[in-house]
Amino acid sequence: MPGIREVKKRKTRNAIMEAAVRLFSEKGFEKTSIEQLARTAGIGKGTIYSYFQTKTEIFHAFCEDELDFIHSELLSKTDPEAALIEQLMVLYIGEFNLISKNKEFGRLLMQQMVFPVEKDHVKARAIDDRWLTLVFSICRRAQECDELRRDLDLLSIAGHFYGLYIMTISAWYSGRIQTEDVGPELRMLFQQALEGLAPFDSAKTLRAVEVNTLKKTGTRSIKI
Amino acid sequence: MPGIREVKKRKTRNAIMEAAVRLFSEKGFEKTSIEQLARTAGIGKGTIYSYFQTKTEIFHAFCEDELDFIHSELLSKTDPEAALIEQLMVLYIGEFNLISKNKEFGRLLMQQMVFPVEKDHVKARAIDDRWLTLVFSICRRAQECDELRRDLDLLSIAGHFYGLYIMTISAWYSGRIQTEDVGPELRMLFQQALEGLAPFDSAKTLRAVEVNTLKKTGTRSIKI
DNA sequence: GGATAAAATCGACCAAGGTCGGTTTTGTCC
DNA sequence: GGACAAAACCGACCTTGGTCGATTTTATCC
Repeated sequence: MPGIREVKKRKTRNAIMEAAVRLFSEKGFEKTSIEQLARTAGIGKGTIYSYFQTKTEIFHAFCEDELDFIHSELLSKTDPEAALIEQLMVLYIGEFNLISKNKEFGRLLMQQMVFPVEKDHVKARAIDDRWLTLVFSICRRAQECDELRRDLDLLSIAGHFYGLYIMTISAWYSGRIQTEDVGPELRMLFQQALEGLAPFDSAKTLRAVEVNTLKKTGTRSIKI
Repeated sequence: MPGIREVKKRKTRNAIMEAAVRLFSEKGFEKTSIEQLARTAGIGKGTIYSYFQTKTEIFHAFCEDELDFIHSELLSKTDPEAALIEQLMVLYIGEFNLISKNKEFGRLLMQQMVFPVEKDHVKARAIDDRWLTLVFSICRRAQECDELRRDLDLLSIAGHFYGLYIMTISAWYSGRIQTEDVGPELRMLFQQALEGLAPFDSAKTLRAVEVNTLKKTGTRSIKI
């Protein structure tokens, strides 16, 4: 059984996290000072630093909670029978919704996740890996259905989609594309990634037909 | 003709930038304090803030200089006769070399360029656009040589390559891939982006031949 | 229960980014 | 050249993230 020490420790950590969720959601990450956070949690400022090494680390814990929630929610939303691109869109647009809901929070999240500092990169990878697992399972299934080439490893494939996602989000943050265009834009890019950027001459007509079929019927695309 | 005021203003700004280049290169961005910067430039701390609004903004100006240099250097290095993928590699690996030379500096650069704060996003786009222009000219040429589909707009195409680049850099910062693997990895991803992620049945064998040809001869790939 | 070691907590303190009101320099008009 | 307005400049000051040694609380051993 846990001693008084353990219980208290758990309780204090929870208090910090609860304060963080409230204050970060209320006033954003940067506008929330450690002092406030400590006061809200009912502890001293220094104590926070025996639970988290940096303010950023608190943010990470906060993100982990948020992403846990969104991931489990998205998982239940995806239909494993749907076309690959549809499943990907559910995932990525789901995450984008989280980000666009609080732009500043999302920016911090992306900055830290995509380009983590040395100190945080293990943590960032852990979060990332859970996301990858999700994408992997979808892509593996798509490979089995012949929607994806089998000669590419899953990491590469996931990389392509992830790269397009990051790039699109980047374009959004740079003001290049509007919020309502993120979805369509991403879908188009995914489609192009599947088709390939190089021309393929005779195969072109064939593929064009397939793409049209996909668009009209909404069912799985390339099939023998 | 410029009055004393203008001249002095120019001189002061230059002094700041020179100090920034020296100190940032010497000890990195974060380890350089505004105070030091001011002292080195031979001015007061407050004065800096009448030239730049934030420390980050000084960093941006610094980046612009660095990127200007690297861009012009890269432009002279690319061979317009070489295969698309080779030209892209020169560009992206060139930029990666700049980044990997000072990892922390590069991280800041990427964070600010890819996910800029509202305040900076105009500046970030300006820098970005110059880069895009470079990629555009290469891709346009590739379209004319039938290395790239003509039915895709240049922005989309550049987006694909840029996304893969960001993603690879991200993987590097997360410790997923080593410095020496960045080049090969990126090349592979570019190749896959050209080929497409979806299987294409009969066309597959044809393309495989073309790819092999490319690898062996090193010349332009798909051609009628 | 008293002594002692270890863990947890605290807030004064430090460093650094950024602000602000006062001061100096420059340009202009008479 | 003197008076005055505007721009440029400065550094004391404020805020806040993070540190550190002192203090309190908890666990253990006799």
